[in-house]
Amino acid sequence: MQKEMAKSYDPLEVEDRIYDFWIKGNYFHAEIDKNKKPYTIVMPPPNITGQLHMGHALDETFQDILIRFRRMQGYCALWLPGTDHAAIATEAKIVESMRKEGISKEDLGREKFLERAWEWKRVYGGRIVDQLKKLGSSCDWQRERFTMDEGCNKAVNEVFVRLYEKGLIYRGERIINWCPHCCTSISDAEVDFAEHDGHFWHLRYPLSDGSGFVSLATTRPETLLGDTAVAVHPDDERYKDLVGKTVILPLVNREIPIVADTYVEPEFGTGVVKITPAHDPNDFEVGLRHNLPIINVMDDNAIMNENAGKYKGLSRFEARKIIVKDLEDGGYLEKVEDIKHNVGSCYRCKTVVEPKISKQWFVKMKPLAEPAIDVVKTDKTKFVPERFDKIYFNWMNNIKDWCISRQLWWGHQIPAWHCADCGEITVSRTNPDSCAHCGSKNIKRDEDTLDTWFSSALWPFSTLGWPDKTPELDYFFPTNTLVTGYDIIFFWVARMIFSSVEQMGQTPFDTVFIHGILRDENGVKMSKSLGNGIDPLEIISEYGADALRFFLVTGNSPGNDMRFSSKRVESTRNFCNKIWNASRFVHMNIDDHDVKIELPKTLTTEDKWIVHTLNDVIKEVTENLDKFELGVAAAKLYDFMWDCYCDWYIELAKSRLMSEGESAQNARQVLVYVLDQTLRLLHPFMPFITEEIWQTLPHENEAEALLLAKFPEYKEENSYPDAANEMESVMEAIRAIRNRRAEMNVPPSKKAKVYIATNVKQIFENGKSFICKLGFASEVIVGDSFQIDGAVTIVTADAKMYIPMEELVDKQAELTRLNKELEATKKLLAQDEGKLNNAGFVSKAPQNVIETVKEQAAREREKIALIEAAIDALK
RNA sequence: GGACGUUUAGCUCAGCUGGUAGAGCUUUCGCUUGACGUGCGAAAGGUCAGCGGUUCAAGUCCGUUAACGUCCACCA
Repeated sequence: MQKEMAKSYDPLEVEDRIYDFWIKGNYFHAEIDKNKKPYTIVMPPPNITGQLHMGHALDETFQDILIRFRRMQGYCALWLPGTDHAAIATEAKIVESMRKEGISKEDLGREKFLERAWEWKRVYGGRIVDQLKKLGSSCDWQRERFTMDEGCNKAVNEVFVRLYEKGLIYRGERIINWCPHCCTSISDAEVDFAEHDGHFWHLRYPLSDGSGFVSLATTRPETLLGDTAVAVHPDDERYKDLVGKTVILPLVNREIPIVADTYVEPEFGTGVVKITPAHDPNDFEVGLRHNLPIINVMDDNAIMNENAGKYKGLSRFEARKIIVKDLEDGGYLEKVEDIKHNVGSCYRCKTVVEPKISKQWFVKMKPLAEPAIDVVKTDKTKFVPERFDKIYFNWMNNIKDWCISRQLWWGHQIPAWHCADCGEITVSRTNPDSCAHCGSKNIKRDEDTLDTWFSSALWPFSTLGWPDKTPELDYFFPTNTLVTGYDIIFFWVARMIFSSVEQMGQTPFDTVFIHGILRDENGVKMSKSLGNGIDPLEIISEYGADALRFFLVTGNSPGNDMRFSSKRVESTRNFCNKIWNASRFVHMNIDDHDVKIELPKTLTTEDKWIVHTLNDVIKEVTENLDKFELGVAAAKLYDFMWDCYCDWYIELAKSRLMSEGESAQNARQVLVYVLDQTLRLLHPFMPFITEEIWQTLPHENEAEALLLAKFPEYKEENSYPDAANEMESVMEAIRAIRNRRAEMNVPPSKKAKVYIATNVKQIFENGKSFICKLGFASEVIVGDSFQIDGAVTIVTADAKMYIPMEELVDKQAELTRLNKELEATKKLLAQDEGKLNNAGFVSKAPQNVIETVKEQAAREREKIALIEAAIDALK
């Protein structure tokens, strides 16, 4: 490919074309290859209701980096994508869209509703997938799955039946969290607690015997209608005599007992609690212990029901107001206190959750949690960063049974059939036609569907074909890395682990890589309701996907949140452009020559320096990717590409490249070799631009695409520490010269002689041409020592340099500067001498550290002498 | 109530197993240096939140305090 490269990189022109190229080549597809080691990531399936947001972009970028890295390393790398049916969220959206048309779920009926839902999925489910592609995600799209597809449904039914048969799934009447808006039960994990301003209403319940009253307080006076007792602590001396007596429930005039229960905290409030078993989980427990009646005073929409008497038909909040008024009028209200207290709400719709007694399906968690704790304890699954295992343990250790049934239509319908004749339940993998207990044909399927997370919990193996014994399952499972945000550890990660341990007998992945969330420029969490979300697609169209990806990964450390910054995206965009132009320069130099991508036989010092430095970078990048320090790896590459390759090596090589013959040819080869290696290293981070450029390089037939090319490896033979040090000495001298010239405002066009006194003459003899070009010297004279009056003196570790620029030297300014430098150097020397005079340091510090300090001190002494000499000369 | 995180340059953040503090942006100065002004060269700017400890040596390890933040639990 010999086309002229544009002056600046245009991601819009490149990205879709390159993505098509990858897709056409089927390069993302992972076919079982027994000669390779598998590396598998299952994608956290985004909701079909969702639009791509920055959270996805972050998550996808990390996964794509890991997958591309392993693929290039020669693993059979499978990144399995898919989407989640998101039961509540999707159903809510569909109901909402129907409401606009004036129809309800019930109008439509279950079957028609589901048709509509599937149609909705067909239309919108693909949208998010298309958006993922814009990021460059190298997923195996042939293996794309959906949590409600046939295979997943089979897995769900299998697990349900197995757990049921083991007695780990049961159906029972419990108090659960009910969302009156979504009209379904939700699990404990789906309730968000937030502090709200509320009131503490202090009430008086008269004793039935007329001997007075008891005082108690409540935050929810409307539940009084369902009170069936009043409780005190059994050891509370104040109320000992009251236990066994009864009180008259205000407004309702029902006689209810005073019971003794240790649940009551005597120190809190008055030490008396009203007990409403139907509307409070703790009260429910008390009710069970004391055999109290349960009076439910609300319906499914949290509207007061017939048990609420005259309050029937009011919402719970309207009822509260009126009841408080009535209590006040009746003289039952002692006082009202303002308090802040936690209120639970539905994580989907934010409606205040109502505890409700209801017949639901549950998973018995204790037996599942124990082995799941064990696999993390024994490091079969590791959290990165490690601290997140505490969160996991904490949740798993305190786990309660999981309410899995939902009163929704969109989801996996529970594979249980109720018999109208014997009342028994038949649970079956396939649709039964009769009751397994009495044989009656009069059976009806349970209406409820399963919690979305029940199916996502099986994702790592259901997507590989389980419950069938597929070759994929055998080869790719257990998977390797799960990448996700910390906000989803309970919902998903924990459930995948216990499901897999139970069903597969092993952990689903060896590493859980946890990242933080992306916040807006002000550090505020991005949210739809605040409208502060930043659309990744807009950023991509403005700066390119590679720039966005590189931004997301740099400066991001595992587990920590990160702020969006358009300034920083701009700078990563500039980095893309830098890479582009470096490549353009390489092309200008190699296009008319026959250049292979391989190191020449002989290398100059600067060649050795860049090869050596690259070799180190390869090692560091690989090590950091291995331990999920993606940000560190990216930063190393940024520095290497920009500072080492562009700012130094290309500049150092220019004069050779302008020449003819072997030296020029060698330079071309090193130039293109290092570029090739760097593009490979950068490819996982910035796939589009690196592929685009790599395709134009003479890469022979190693691979059709960069994404399939070999990831660089550290090689001992590419290590040239001595040459690298020599080069650094020359570079240090050049930097020092530039520094002085800049301080004195000498323009590059004004060249000057440079005298270099050094005891490593050879190094500076070799570096002469570089010092001339990059240090703007008209001539470089290297010797043992010089005596030059009126010159600027510059001292580095290995050299004392004089630049005679009499007319430019302001003697006073130069003296001031030299004195300043003298002081600074003396200070350093004092520090080093302090160490060397410290008996503890000399006897206990490692030998190499002592040596380094000694060398430094020697240099500093030398430098001090030189500066003093320079000061004398000026005077 | 419990657990965890953060506190480093004006801003946003890196800094792995302890050995003389880094980047990007910003600011200032200089530059038609043969890929790039989305650039090049340079400068300024930090008692690494406070206190105490371990160590020859602490931004890094331990303890403690403070501020901010997150998660879990939840007292009616």
